[in-house]
Amino acid sequence: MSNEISKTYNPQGIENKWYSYWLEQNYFHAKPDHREPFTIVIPPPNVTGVLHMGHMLNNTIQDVLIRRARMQGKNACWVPGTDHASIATEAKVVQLLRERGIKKSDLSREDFLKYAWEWKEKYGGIILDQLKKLGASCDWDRTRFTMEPSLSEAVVDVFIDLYEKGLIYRELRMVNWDPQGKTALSDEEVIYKDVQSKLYYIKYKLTVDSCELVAKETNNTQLKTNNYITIATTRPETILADMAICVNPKDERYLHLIGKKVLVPFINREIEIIADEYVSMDFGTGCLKVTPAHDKNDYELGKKFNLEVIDILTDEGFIDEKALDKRYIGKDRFAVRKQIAIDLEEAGHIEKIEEYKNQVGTSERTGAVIEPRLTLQWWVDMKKFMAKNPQVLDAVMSDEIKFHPANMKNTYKHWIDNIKDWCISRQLWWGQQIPAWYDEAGNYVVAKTHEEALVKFQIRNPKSEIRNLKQDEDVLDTWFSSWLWPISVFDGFKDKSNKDIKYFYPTNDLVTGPDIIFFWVARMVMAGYEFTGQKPFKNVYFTGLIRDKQRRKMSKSLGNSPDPLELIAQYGADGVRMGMLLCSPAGNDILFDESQVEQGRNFANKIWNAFRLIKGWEVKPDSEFTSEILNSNKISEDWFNVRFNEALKDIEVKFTEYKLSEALMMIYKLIWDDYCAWYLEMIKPVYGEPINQSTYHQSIIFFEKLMKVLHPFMPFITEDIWQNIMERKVGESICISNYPTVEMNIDAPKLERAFEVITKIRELRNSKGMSPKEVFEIAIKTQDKTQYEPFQYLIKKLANVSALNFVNEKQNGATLIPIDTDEMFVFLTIEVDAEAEKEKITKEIHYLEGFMKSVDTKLSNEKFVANAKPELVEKERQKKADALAKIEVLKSSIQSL
RNA sequence: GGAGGCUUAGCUCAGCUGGUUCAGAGCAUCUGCCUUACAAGCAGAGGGUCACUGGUUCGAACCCAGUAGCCUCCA
Repeated sequence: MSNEISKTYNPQGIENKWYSYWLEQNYFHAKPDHREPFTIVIPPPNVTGVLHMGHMLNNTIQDVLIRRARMQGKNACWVPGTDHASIATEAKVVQLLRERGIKKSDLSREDFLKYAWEWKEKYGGIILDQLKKLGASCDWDRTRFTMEPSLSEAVVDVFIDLYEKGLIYRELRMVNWDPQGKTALSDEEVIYKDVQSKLYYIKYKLTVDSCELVAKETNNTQLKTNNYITIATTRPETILADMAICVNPKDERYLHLIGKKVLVPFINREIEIIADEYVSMDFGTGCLKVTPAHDKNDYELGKKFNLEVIDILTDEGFIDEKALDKRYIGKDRFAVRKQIAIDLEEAGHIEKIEEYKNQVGTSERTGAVIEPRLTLQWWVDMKKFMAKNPQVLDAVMSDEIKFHPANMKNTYKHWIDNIKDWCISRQLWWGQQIPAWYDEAGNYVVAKTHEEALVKFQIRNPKSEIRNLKQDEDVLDTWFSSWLWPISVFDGFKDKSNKDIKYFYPTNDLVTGPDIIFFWVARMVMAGYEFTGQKPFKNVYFTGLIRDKQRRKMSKSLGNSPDPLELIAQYGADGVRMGMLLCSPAGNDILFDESQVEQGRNFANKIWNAFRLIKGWEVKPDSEFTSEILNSNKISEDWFNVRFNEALKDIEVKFTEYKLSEALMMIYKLIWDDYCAWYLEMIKPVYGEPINQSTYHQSIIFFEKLMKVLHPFMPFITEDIWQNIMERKVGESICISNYPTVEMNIDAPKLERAFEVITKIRELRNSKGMSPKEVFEIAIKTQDKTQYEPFQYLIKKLANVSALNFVNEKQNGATLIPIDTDEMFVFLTIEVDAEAEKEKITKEIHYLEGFMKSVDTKLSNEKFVANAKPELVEKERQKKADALAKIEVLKSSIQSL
């Protein structure tokens, strides 16, 4: 038999075979029934995406949780799907069209969307197919897309609903503008980056009138000419939009200038010097140029002082005609920044230029530098929203929704406490178009369709004769659809009380990266309470970010991210899954290293070979075996049985704590160390000999249980072995088998001493450079034979000794090895280095004496005896007695050398 | 600038409400083995002033304060 099975585990064929089988048997499809539901909704990957290591980790964890729940008899439902990712996808499609010589601006909205949908149909499913390679047990019949008609409808309905509740408004405000994507972004989509830039000190001349005034007021005729004020800025191109200069009213340096006027260089616009506490006196020169159109704070200042707003940038970030200076109009903002600095220098306006480190906002999606821009956008009033739904914060703080790791609660709270309104309109085409309808004057109503809009319009303006309204050109933020995901995948908006939503919602676990805690997690909680009155999920597992060995983030541009599919091809999906999980405690960053995947592969190979061993045995009835063998095997079985249940109990605890990597490590050690290294060696027949039926049977049962416990982590190899270890019928699978439960009904044989004897003998062989094949006799001097006698056969087998006798006297010519307070004599056939032996034992005596001393100081400390718990004091006394006895043994053994 | 977190073996991390010499695991390293399941293996071994400084306590990796370094989030 064993000859037919390959010596190493080859995953490829096996993985494809079983994944197809699972799909054929429809194991992953869930529909409501009498069982307890267990639901996970996938964080929908972008349709533009290909599988990267982050997805791998994320989805492996979800698969572990869902497979385990399924085996525990729950009705497990893992809903897959993709996100339309408006800005990312639109950017991708625009780029692809450009490569084909087509400009977006030449296309109508309809034509562009046609291209986009074509693209989505062609590539949007790739990432889901890749997940299948990983073994993901998603209910593929339930695959959803955030922009499919019914989900889009939910988005539109929600918009209308919130608008009617007064939670959505439209307002002209300063927003984060992405000049590359040509759209507004929410605050969360802006990433601040440190950059090395320059701080330009620019001189603004006072007007002639102001000069005279200053000269007069200060009685200093020198100030009549060449009087100027210097400001510092990192964005000199924006001076063309300057509307004032502002100083701090307490700043004595500039008191005499307040209310005077200066000229903007080149365009000679007269602007006033105003005073406001906002200006910091220490930064730059203490004078701030006020550019209301291009800075958030300046805008606020402008509003306060009633300044005009002149926007000198186009939506693409070029200088607009309003800048007035022909040299710059139509040019890119960064080119102009360089050029204007040179021009200012030439014109004598530059006082100095300093190197300066500052932070610049960039677009999360396009990477473009964000420009603050005054535009009309749609907003969700978050303060109002939170006032209406206080559970959004309370549920998380009270662990009604549990975060793993819990310290993410702080981050969450901080964000909620400082929540800002959510800008939800995007100047894009790919997404759900905003259901607002305008007449030519710009009056609007919010309605689902043109017809409904007309009706609403008519009601509001009974005299109106308008027959045509124009729909808002903009679409909604992607997250405005993904925040509904846990509800909308079960059609919870279309039909609030349908079977699915009632059964599968709230979901159980959400597994996601910490980077989208605000974008997505927080907003799903909001949507959950607002639209269903319930939490969307019970647990949130935050994975870490995947980094490479040098702690760099994995990214395409660095090229440090391995191709997951190649990894799977090389090491097998099980190996990759295990490699990722071993090094990923919740919330910790994961330093990915291929050697971990190798470890996973090696483990699969180990299991495979254990399987080969067992399948290779010839089985005979128990009646043909000696009682010595039968007894010994029975002891081994009992020992492993207890060991398995202890471990299973610990593993359960790790699962409830969501410490998956620790649970996996326990299973790893249980299989490798306890089952393979100890148990199988204990029962393994001599080469060529058969094994007795009952032990064989029990070993198979253990193996099967181990495979079940491991299955959520390594689905493929466990299925393959499960299928082959016993007769199975078509339609059976480990996927839907019963997960083992803890049974603690037998006493474990006390094998500790026996194991110690075995290990000590192996160690002795090692230290003497003896071959494991070298056989010798041993004798044991003990007060309590029962610790060894029942296990004689096992000891002889595993330690490879020919005889084990019990003695009452010291044995001359034998090497003495202390086993706790007992003495073991080994009759070596080679010369023993007595001095080395002596040294070793002396060392151990020293150690024990040190130990005794520490216990003694404790015990002689009156305060310890008085304050510590009595059982603790008792323990210390016991420790002292044990140590004393051991020292006695060691001392006598030294004398005998 | 604000908030949170981290620092334990060469690497990645456990260590729950202080109490077994409590300093642990995996990997890596070293030594010896091609012992007919597995060299992707077997049997062993070594390795750490728990970042630093002080404090609380009978007792501190664990609690408190400060210092240094690193990380994340927010502005």
